[in-house]
Amino acid sequence: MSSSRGVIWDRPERAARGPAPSLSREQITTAAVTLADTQGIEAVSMRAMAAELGVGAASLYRYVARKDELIDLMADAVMGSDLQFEVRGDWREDLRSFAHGLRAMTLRHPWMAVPSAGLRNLGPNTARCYEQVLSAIDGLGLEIDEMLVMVETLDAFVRGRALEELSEQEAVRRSGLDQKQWMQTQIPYIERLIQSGRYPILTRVVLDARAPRDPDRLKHGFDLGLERVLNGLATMLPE
Amino acid sequence: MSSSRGVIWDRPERAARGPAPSLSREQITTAAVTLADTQGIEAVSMRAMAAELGVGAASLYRYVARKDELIDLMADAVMGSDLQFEVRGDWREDLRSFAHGLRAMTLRHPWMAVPSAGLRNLGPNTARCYEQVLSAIDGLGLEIDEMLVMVETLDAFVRGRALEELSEQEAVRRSGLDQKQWMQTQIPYIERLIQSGRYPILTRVVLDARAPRDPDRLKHGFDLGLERVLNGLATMLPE
DNA sequence: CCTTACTGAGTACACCGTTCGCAGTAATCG
DNA sequence: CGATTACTGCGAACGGTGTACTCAGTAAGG
Repeated sequence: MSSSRGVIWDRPERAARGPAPSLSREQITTAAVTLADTQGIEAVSMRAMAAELGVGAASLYRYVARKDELIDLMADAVMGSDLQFEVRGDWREDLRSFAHGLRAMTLRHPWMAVPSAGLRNLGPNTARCYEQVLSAIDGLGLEIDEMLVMVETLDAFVRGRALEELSEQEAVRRSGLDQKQWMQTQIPYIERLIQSGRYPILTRVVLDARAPRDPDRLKHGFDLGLERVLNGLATMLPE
Repeated sequence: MSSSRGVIWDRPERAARGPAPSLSREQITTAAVTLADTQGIEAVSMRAMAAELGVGAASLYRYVARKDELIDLMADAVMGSDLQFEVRGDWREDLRSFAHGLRAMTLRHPWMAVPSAGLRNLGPNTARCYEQVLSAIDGLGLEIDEMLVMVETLDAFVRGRALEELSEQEAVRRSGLDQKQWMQTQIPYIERLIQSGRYPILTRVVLDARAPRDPDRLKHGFDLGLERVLNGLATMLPE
C-alpha cells in the first residue's frame, strides 16, 4: 500500500514498453509547486493538477502512486532548487548559512513546513543537502553520531521557528480576512485575557515588549535564537 | 468568515435563550481528542464526531463555527491536561522540565505537531502554560523581549524535534504496513544511494553510526540536543 | 507481426466540510 | 398569561476530495 512497488525514486520514469508518457515528472512537479506557492497547498488537488496540465485526473496516477508521492516530489524539487547555502570551511558560518537558507526556503514555500513534506522520504536532492551540511562539520573531531545530533538540532530549531512564524500567517490566510481585520478579531480576546489578571507576564509581553510592534520581530527572533543555538552547538566541539 | 463572531474563547458556551444544548464543548473536545489519538487526526471528521456523540453532523455547527475551531479546542484542552512540567526556581532545570513535558505531550498526541494546531489561537490553557514557563526565567535580569526569544527558541527546538521524530512514525502509519515491512521498502533505495558514491558522509551515517540501530536514538538525540540548546540559552543571561 | 505491457481517461464510489431551511423549545417581555 | 424572540437539532443537499476500475488504444521486443 505504501506504493505500487518501493520508493518513487527507485521507479524508472519511463516504462520499457508502451507509448511514451505525455507528461514528465518534472513537468508535474513544477506545476504542483507553482500551484502550492500561489494558491496554498490545499489547492493542490489531483483534479486541479490535471486541469492545469490539460489531462484527466486519473491520468496522474500513471506518474504517482498516491498524492503523498506528489508531495514527496515537490519537497525534493524545492530542496534541490531553492535551498541555497554555502560551505566555506568555517563551521559556524556554514551552519548559519544553512539555517538562513532553510528558513528562507520555508518562507518562500510555506507548505514545506508541514510534516507531510518532511524528510520523510529522503529524495536525492534532500540527501545532497544533508550531505553538504554534514560536510561543513566534518573533520572537527566529532563522532558521526555527534555530527548527526548537531545537524538534527539545528534543523529542528529552524523548522520549529518556521512553524511558529508561519502559523499566524496561515491563520490569517485561511480566515480570508486581511492582516488588519484579523488583528481586530483577536484584540477583544487579548484584552479580556489581560483584564483577567491571571497572566501577569503575558500582560507585560503585550504591553511592554517591543516584539509585538516590531515588523521584523520574527526575523530578529530567529537571528537571536540562531546565535544562541550555535553557541550551544559550539559546546559540543572537542576541547 | 474567521468565525461567526470573534474568537471561540470569547463566545459563551450556552446561549441566553432557547433550549439547553444537549452537548457540551468539553464533551465534544474529549471525544475528538480520543478519536485523534486512536485513529489519527484525519479520522476526526465532522460526521465521525457526530456519529461518536450520537447526534447529526450539522448539529456540531451549533458548538463550533468551523472545524478549525474544534482543532483549537482540542489543542488547548491537551495543553491544559497533558502538558506537565514543574517550576522550582532553577531556570535550567525548569526549562528542561518544560521541554520534556512538551515533547512527551506531542508524542502522546502526534496531531499536535502539525501547524493547524499550533499556538495560532492562544487558548486559556495554552496561555497559562506560557505564563508558567515565562515565570521560570523571570527575575534573571532579562528584558521581556529577551525572555520571549529564550522561550520561543526552546519551543522551536522541541517542536522541530517532535516533527522529525514523528515524521517517520507517521509515514509508517499512513502506509498501512508495520515498522518492519516499511523498513524493507526503504532498504533498496538506501542501498542505491550508497552505491552511487555521491553521498560519502551519509554512507558513513548508515554504516558507522550507532544511531540508526539504537532503539532509543530519538530520545538520545533529543536529550543531547536539548543540553546544547540550554547551553546556548545560558549565554543569553547577563554577566 | 503479434504479443506484451504499457498509456490515457471516463466513470464511479465513498468520503469530506459546510449551508440552508424548518420544526420544536425555552426564556423573556408586554 | 400569551406572544415574541432566539435559540436547538438536524435531514437534505452542494460542491468538493482521493482514488479504484475498466477499457480502448499504442508502441516496443521477440
